[in-house]
Parts: sequence; C-alpha cells; structure tokens
Amino acid sequence: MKSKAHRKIPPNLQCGLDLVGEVLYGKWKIRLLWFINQGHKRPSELHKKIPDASRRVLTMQLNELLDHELITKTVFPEVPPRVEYELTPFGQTLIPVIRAIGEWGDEHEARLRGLIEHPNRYEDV
Amino acid sequence: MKSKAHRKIPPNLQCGLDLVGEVLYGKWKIRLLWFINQGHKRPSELHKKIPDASRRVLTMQLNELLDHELITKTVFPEVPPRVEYELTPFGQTLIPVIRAIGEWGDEHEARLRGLIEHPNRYEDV
DNA sequence: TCCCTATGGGATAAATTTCTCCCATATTGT
DNA sequence: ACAATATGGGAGAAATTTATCCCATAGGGA
Repeated sequence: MKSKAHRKIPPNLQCGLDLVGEVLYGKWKIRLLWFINQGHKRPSELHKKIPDASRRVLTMQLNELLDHELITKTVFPEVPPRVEYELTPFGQTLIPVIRAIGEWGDEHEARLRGLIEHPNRYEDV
Repeated sequence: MKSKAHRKIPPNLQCGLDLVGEVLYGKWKIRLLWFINQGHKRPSELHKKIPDASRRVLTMQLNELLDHELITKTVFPEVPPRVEYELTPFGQTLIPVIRAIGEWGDEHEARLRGLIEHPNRYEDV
C-alpha cells in the first residue's frame, strides 16, 4: 500500500508531460522498465542491474509501476519465492520513448560525464 | 551555487540512462526545457506556465540546467531586471526526446488520468 | 517618501524519498 | 536443528527536495 495517495501537496495534471511525470518520476522507474524489457524479470536480477538502489526502493517503485499498470507481477508458489515482472502492453508502448532517452544519453556520454563531474556555471567552455 | 556537488550519496553513472537521469531528473526540468523551447524565456513567464512550482525551485532547477549547459541565461541591465533563458544547441538536441515523452502522455491521457486518480493495485480493471 | 516592478538567493521548516535494520515464509542441504 | 534461499514489508533514521518567508536591487509613479 502507500502509493502516492495521501500526499499533502496534490499534483496538477494539465498537459501530457505532467501525466508522464506522475508515472515515470521516480529515481529508478525508467531503468526498471528498461531492464524488465530486456528480460531481467526477477527482483534479484533487477537489483544486480541497479545496485545503487536499495532493495526496498526498488520494491516500492515496482509497486508503483504495478499501480500504474505498466508492469505485471507473477508470484510462483515456490520456496524460496520466485517473482517475475513483465511489461504490460501499455508498458511496452513506453519502450520506444525510453529507448530515445537512453540513446540521447549514449550519444552525448562524454560530454555528460564531463558536465556532471565538473560543473561550472560561471566559466566558459 | 550549491548544485548537487556535495551529496553524501554519490551517483553511479554507467549507462546512458544513468547520465540522462543526472541532468534531467528534477521535478520541473523537462517542463522548463519544453516551455523555454516554446519561447517562454523569462522566469516570470515560466512560473505562469508552471504555477505548481515555487519560484524558488524553478530558479534552482534553472541553475542546474545552466550548470549542465542545456540553457543559457541573459541578464539585461535594466530595472526591474529582465532575464531570458534560451536553449543551447546542446539543449536543443533534447527537444525531440522531450517531444516523444509528451506525445506519449497525450496519447494515453485518459488512461493515465484514470490510473493516477484511482490507483488500485489489487483490483482488476 | 513609499510602493511597485522582476529577479536571485539565504535561512529554516515541511514534505518526500531513500536507507538500513529486522522479521517472516517453507523447503532443501548440511 | 539450523543455515541458506528470494521476496515483501514495517519502523525509524538519514538524506534530499521543496515550500515559505524575507531581504536586496534602482528607477518610475503616486
């Protein structure tokens, strides 16, 4: 439980960008969708792909993706439990968009690395 | 000042998506870039377009966009001051990506609104 | 003289997100 | 008997983001 239901500051949802923000704004969501699409379905696999995030947050963000019907969750009745997430058809429609984002990052990798590691607002380049 | 320089938890920057996250992750950044591209250059105009954000955050996020060389800032020596932001050529390369995001949101507007307003993880639809 | 203008940023509080630690599950292997 | 397994989630602390309030600027108008 505890999606983003009881926020004291409610969001405004005017344009498409606002709406996307609601379902995609979350530090790891885009990467989760991406890796799930690549076939990394299990929580443990996803955690290996995104080691910077704690298991807890990943679980929570996966739950939000579930809420928003971007992924499905299958729990196999085994012990220890096995869980698999998959993209819904709706979630799949996001893949081209995410691919575009990732490609932009790849194209500008060197520059981005430089900017992130040496931010300088007051100097020319 | 005070970009994201002194974070206690440093980010990992492996793939393109990680890099994009660093420069685009911020509640209003994408919308700021979008509206600047649409010709809304002044801080006050941008605030009108994004009334949910406080003036303070917008300024801060604009500063980060400056740090990352996605926009430029021109201060006209007038009183009261006039300021204009514009996309750099680098920032312009992001516009097609942002457009793709926004279009996805527009295409699925109705569904997204429903999901956001009535999240139900445990019920079928 | 005082207020209005548009903008930036300091200080501090509030809200939100994330981290860390810990417990629970049921079966297989030591 | 007990550890190990993969997963989920509660609780409270820590980190980060955002909101609020307030001050400063310098010229024009009431």
